[in-house]
Amino acid sequence: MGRSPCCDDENGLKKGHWTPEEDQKLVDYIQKNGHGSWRALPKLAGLNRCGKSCRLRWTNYLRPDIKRGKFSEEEEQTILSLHSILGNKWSAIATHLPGRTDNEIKNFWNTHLKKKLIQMGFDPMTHRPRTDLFTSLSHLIALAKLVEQPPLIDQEQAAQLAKLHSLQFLFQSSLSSSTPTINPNNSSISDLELLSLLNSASTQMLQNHALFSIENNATSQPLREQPFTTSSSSYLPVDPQVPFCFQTPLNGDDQIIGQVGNNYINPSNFAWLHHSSPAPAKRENFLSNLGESSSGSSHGGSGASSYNWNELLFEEPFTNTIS
DNA sequence: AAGGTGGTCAACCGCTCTGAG
DNA sequence: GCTCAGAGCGGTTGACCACCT
Repeated sequence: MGRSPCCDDENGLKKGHWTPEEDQKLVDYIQKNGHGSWRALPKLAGLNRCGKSCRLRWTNYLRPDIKRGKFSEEEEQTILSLHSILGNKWSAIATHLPGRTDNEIKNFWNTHLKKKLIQMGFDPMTHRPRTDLFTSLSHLIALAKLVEQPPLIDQEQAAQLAKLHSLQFLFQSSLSSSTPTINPNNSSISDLELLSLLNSASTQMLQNHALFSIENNATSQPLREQPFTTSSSSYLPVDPQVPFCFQTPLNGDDQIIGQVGNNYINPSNFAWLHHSSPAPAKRENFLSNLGESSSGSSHGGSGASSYNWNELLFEEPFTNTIS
């Protein structure tokens, strides 16, 4: 099939940035006649441009309903959440952000959000903690520190976090051998969405802990500017300014949003993940489901060496969590 | 002041998808 | 079912600008 011939250079069509005069011609024509056929439009509008260039200029810049200016935090959250589910489907993401174009979202992602995720130690494509050697090492050190420092996070929570990571690993392994599905209606959660929820859950546990550490140390210095040390407050590359929790589902609260096998997922199970809406009771339930086998130990309890990690991690059927 | 560097974003490129004939 | 034009999408490029040395 090949390229559309309208964009060949042969006709001496103009390329590059649009002048105000060209913009005016295009706007005037579309306002009077609609765009109709993009290929025919340049000639009819008196523009020495290819139709494709006209379409792009109109849809990304001149359209009257375009919203310009900085992205709000809410928009940023929406992009993060949708990207964790849809990946680089910019046009699909754009349909959830009125007035924003796919091009604008793509640029915003590449220049801001991607870097933020990388700074936080996440793979921007998978939204999972990065698995390369260096970052894995830092996360392992982080986990080790969690266990060594009971006042900052107890062993119970560390065990739960490890369980979450195990669940993520097992689930992702199963995903890699099957074709993940995306449900556009949000009526039931896809495998990718569930994975995203798991990612967010573990992320949030680490992030909450990092915030707690910052507050305890009464420091106003942004964490990312602190040197990497083994101190309990600076081992996580987490920027507290960037909320990275999974947002409330787009179609409302307190309904079943997902299904994995015969298990259903209710968003309220994850409500505690949101900074602004802690739900201690639900959180306790969630955590106790995750870490039931360790519930007998006290918070200031025995040291890491006396912990039976095998028992904590694998004897309890923690897949109950998502039922 | 001049040159270098990095960030941002509009625009282009090349490919796929879709629907009409 | 096949071909082709038109439309749309995601990746990439390059102009422009601000900041730094």
